[in-house]
Amino acid sequence: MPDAALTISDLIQQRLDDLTRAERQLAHSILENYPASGLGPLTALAKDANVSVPTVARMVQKLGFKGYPEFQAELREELKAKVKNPIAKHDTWTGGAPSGHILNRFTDAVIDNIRHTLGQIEPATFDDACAMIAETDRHLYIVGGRLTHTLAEYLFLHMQVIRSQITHIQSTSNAWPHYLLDVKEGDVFVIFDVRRYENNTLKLAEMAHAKGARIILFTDQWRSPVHQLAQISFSSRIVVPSAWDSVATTLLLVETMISSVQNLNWSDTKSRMEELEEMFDQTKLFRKFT
Amino acid sequence: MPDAALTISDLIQQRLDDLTRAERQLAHSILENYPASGLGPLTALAKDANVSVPTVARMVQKLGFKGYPEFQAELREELKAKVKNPIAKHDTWTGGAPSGHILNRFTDAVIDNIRHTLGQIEPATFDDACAMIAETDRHLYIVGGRLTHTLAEYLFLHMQVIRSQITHIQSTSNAWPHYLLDVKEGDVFVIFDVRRYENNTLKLAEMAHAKGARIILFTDQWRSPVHQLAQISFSSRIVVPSAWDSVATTLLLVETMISSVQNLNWSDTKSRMEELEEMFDQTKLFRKFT
DNA sequence: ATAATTTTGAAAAATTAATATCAGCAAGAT
DNA sequence: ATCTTGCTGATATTAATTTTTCAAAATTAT
Repeated sequence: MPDAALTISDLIQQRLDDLTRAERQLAHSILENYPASGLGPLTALAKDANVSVPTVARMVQKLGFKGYPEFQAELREELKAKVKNPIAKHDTWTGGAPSGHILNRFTDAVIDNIRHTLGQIEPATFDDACAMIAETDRHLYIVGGRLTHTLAEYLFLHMQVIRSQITHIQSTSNAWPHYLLDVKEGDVFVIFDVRRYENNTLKLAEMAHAKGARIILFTDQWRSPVHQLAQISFSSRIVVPSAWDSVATTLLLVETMISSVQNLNWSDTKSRMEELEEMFDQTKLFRKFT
Repeated sequence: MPDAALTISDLIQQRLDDLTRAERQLAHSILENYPASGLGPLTALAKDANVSVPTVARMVQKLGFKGYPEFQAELREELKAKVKNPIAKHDTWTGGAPSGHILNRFTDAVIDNIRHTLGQIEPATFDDACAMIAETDRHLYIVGGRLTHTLAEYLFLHMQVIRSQITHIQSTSNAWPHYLLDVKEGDVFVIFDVRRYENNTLKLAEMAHAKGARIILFTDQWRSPVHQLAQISFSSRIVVPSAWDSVATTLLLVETMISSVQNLNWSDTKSRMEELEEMFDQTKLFRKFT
């Protein structure tokens, strides 16, 4: 039986490198709902993790237990100790750290931001925005600023797979006026503008608006002046214990939107994805396994 | 199988009067350290409570279960649900939407990812990584891939304010080998590599490692092969209801790290920020109000 | 006080689960 | 390209756990 001071969860993570592919797959499955899944029968665990029964038996022995029953006994001991111990109330995010550690404080703040932000979003409005972005017969412009161009780029990269006719404009570059030449009435702009609102971005929005484009704005709780021109605005809370703001909540919205738009355009997206996969295969840019 | 809304603990207490002497004795033993004792073999439980084996079998049937295994399965389900729900009783994040709306499902998944990820991070390791990044006498290289270069860029933009001697390398560009010429022993690499691990990134990491550089890796739960070369790795859970993965959790770590490094280098950072402010003022890039 | 009824536990039977064996397969080495 | 090594899972074997049976003990009713 392995060291008592270490939890099985720790032990598994620590020895993750010594494990084989199937064993690692199993390990992740155990950690997925820890410790419940490890307390069931070996057979069920194997099925759950999509590995064979012997793989489970081998792994627990590799971890230092005499057999699966001993492994389970240890898990139960751990559980017993945890319930007895009032500190295990799981009010902190990362187990070992004091609640005052920056990891816990920052995460608290972000979760709080998410709660506030989501609470103020009308699902119908969100769906409308997704539908607008999914209109493949209009050109889609994605605009970011000094920091937010990273979000814009992230959205752009995914939209590239989902649809054609997209342009990523960096408002910080001075080349952007050229892009506006071709804007048609009804085209869609997704604009990111958060605190330290940028003059360039506002100008760009004004010109786009004047040309009859529709604007979807991602901003913060104090709202960029662009919001007066925008058809739809999403305001994320961005306050965290830091000298800077957090765009984590905004990213959450962007990712959700990607997922939603992808579903709206699924037939298109699917074939585009397959084509992309094939090109990746040919260029050998990515590794297929491990 | 009995009512799902009731925990087994509740069920036992509620039906305590219908039980016989030996059964009551057993019931109290189960509640004594709940739920751990109920998750072991029937034989052990019987011995623990000083009752006979058939007594246990009879009682669980009396409580409405088909047999002891079903009783245990229910206990495990209960445990799973309990662990899963450490924070939010929030059944929905955005009020108006049904819990099946993508906004709610996606947010649930991200929160769950955060919980899993943070639960596996050693605060000391995190602090070590921050300290490494804060070493201003070493050169800092930040490396991102096809999608993750957006995160790399985000980190880079903030680090620019905090310290000098930073380079953002895009592993997708073929110019990266040039950057490696100047790498010195002890230099620090922050590398982002998530699913669809990139061959270029691995090559780059190998060369950096060979030159004696130290590597901090941000990857996903399955871990990029780069992790074998890395001094410190952070694995984020990235699964969401989407055809793509989520980097929201990784961004959370990056932002936390920025905040932490900023504090370590505060005197430096402060003067650099002031200088930056002044330059912004002169260029009129940003609006001071509204 | 005695019979009827219920409860209890020992032991056997049935079921289920865990381990060991082995052959096929895949990844890396020569 | 071929070999070697080590991983993986199907199957068989062994071990364990659970359920059933039945007789003894305790409890309750008459």
